[in-house]
Amino acid sequence: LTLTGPKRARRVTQSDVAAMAGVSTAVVSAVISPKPGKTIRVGEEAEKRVRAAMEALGYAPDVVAQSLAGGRRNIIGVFTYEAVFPADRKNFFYPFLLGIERGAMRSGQDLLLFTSSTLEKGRRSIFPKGTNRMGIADGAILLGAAQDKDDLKRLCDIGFPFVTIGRREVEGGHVSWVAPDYRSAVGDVVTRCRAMGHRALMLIGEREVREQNEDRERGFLENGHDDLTLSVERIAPEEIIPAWIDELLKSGITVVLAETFAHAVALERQLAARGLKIPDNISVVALAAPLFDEAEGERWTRISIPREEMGERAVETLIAKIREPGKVPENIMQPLGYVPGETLKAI
Amino acid sequence: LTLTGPKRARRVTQSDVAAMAGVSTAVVSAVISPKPGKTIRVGEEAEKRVRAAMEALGYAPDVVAQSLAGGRRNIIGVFTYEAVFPADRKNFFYPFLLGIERGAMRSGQDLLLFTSSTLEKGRRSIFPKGTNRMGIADGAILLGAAQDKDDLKRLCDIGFPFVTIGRREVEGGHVSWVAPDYRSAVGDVVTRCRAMGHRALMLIGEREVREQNEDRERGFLENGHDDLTLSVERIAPEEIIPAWIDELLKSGITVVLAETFAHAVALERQLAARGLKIPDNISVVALAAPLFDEAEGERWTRISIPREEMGERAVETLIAKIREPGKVPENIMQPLGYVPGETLKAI
DNA sequence: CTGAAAGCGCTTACAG
DNA sequence: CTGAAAGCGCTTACAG
Repeated sequence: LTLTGPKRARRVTQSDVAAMAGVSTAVVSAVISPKPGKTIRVGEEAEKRVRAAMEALGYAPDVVAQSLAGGRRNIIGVFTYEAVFPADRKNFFYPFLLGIERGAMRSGQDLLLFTSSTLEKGRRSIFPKGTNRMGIADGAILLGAAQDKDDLKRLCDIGFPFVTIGRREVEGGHVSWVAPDYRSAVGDVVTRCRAMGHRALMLIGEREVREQNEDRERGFLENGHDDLTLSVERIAPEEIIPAWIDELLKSGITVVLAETFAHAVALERQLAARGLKIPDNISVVALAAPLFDEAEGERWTRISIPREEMGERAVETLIAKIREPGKVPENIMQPLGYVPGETLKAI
Repeated sequence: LTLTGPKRARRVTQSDVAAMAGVSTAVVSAVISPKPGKTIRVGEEAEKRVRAAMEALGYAPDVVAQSLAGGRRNIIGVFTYEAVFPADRKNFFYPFLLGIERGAMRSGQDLLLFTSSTLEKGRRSIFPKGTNRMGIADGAILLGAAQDKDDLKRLCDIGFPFVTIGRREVEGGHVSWVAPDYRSAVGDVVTRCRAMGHRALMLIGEREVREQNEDRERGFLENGHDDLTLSVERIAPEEIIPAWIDELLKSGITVVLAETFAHAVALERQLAARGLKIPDNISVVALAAPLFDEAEGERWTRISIPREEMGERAVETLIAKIREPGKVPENIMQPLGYVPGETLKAI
């Protein structure tokens, strides 16, 4: 299909308008996209004629051409390693998208979802077959748990504006992000536990230590008091076996902070297997939101993440970045909430 | 922001590759987008050199430039009068989007959501401020209950390929659609009612008669037998008042086919007000899916719509249309399902 | 089988 | 305040 195919009427172009208004195309351009430091200024009379001509001709600027010539597209790319429209509606990532849509609406941006890139090796990649589909957008928001440091680095290198949801650090590049402030939130949890009489706390979490895990761990450790015993154990949920529970019970630990719901749930199951209950025998706080089923989280004492709000702020941050490319990367630490739940008990 | 801004590294371009491979840009172009009836053919050797150069330089075609020059963008626009990411997850339109995403993935298309156009007068328009944002996509899928015949006509006129979900007819233009086959489905309902002993049936529905209402009415009326009394009443749900119920009860009608859930629910409420129950006193069949809450529909005898599948087929149809613009518009009548429920009783 | 050139519809220095 | 011209990175007839 070509734009100039047989069925396609020739589109009304800038020069048609210019001709009708008796000005040059540069003037029309100036009228449709007025900019502050514009080199070209248009007289009132001329502008009026141009607007009349546009109206009469039904002129609509060609976004593609504007793009190529270096104009703004007003398109924000959304790249996600997750399904954009998750079939299970309780998906963890969905609220971010909701916020992104709202942010886009507010700021008059269209959203380009990179749905095409799934084909390659069953996993989404930003540079499928070496092509960078992102180029068509002014910038992009990256979403999802996957870490593709190489892709991020490459995006940094070509100077493409992007914002990740969740903290991401790339060697030799600055990336902007809007991230849950796990550090403060976990620190807050430690303080609360202490206030409730707990003195021996343990953080359990994934073996792979990414930025978010670092943040939690940091918030955990830096809030140690003299009277507190803090320990960290990196362990997969499947590794929470009876022998491990034995150790835990012997250790005198009274509250476990679980980095993921999978850990919390595994722990609960193993405790139940020997007739122990949360929080009667041991307290548990979840340091995350459930990945798939919101309802699953209900009864747990936990940290909550304002995901919609974060989506919106990601859009705002990205737009700021697009407008002023030279600026220092804006990083936003999103304050989190604390939900009391029923799994943390004073002792 | 300009593509050539200070922070932005100059992008690797087709002529860089061409220079390195010792060929012209036309050859590179032919290599990256091979087409059947291509005027230009490339030798094996040359192709090898080109590919090597692309690899070495990290070349990625600029989609925007390809676009302008008349190439394919592989971007499908999605225009919806509804929220793209509905906050209430049980939204009627959501499953269509799910299907569209899947279709896009399967066929390697990106999805452009026209989220920007909401700003104008609080309602989305395809041509906000006269601008046609759609131009950046190869074609578009239109979704949502709103009828903007002017917009549709205009899209037809400029020869922009699009497919609507739901039948839409435009005077002086052909539009492609993927639509629920209400006609057959309602005919089927009539047959079932008759088989269950009903002889006097009434269709109630919205006052505004759109394509979908026509389809239902047609399916209803054309399935009349000699022994059947069929009547149609166009009435707003709020107009279902006690006096109307009186008439209904006197009429001898034993089953009501409701075009919308709002009608079915209003009817039920008014019947309940005088101690009557569905289906004990009168049977009701819903000829639609609930708009907001899937669960609400559960107990009703009703028609079901395979929405995900329709979304996927809309993508396929659109792609076919983009590939062969000259072809007759493809219209797909989607077969619907029948859900027995509890509100239709044999007599 | 391949190259030189025009053109897609804009924007933006550069001159008046 | 405005015009003429170059250029964005491609694709596609048109010539060899």
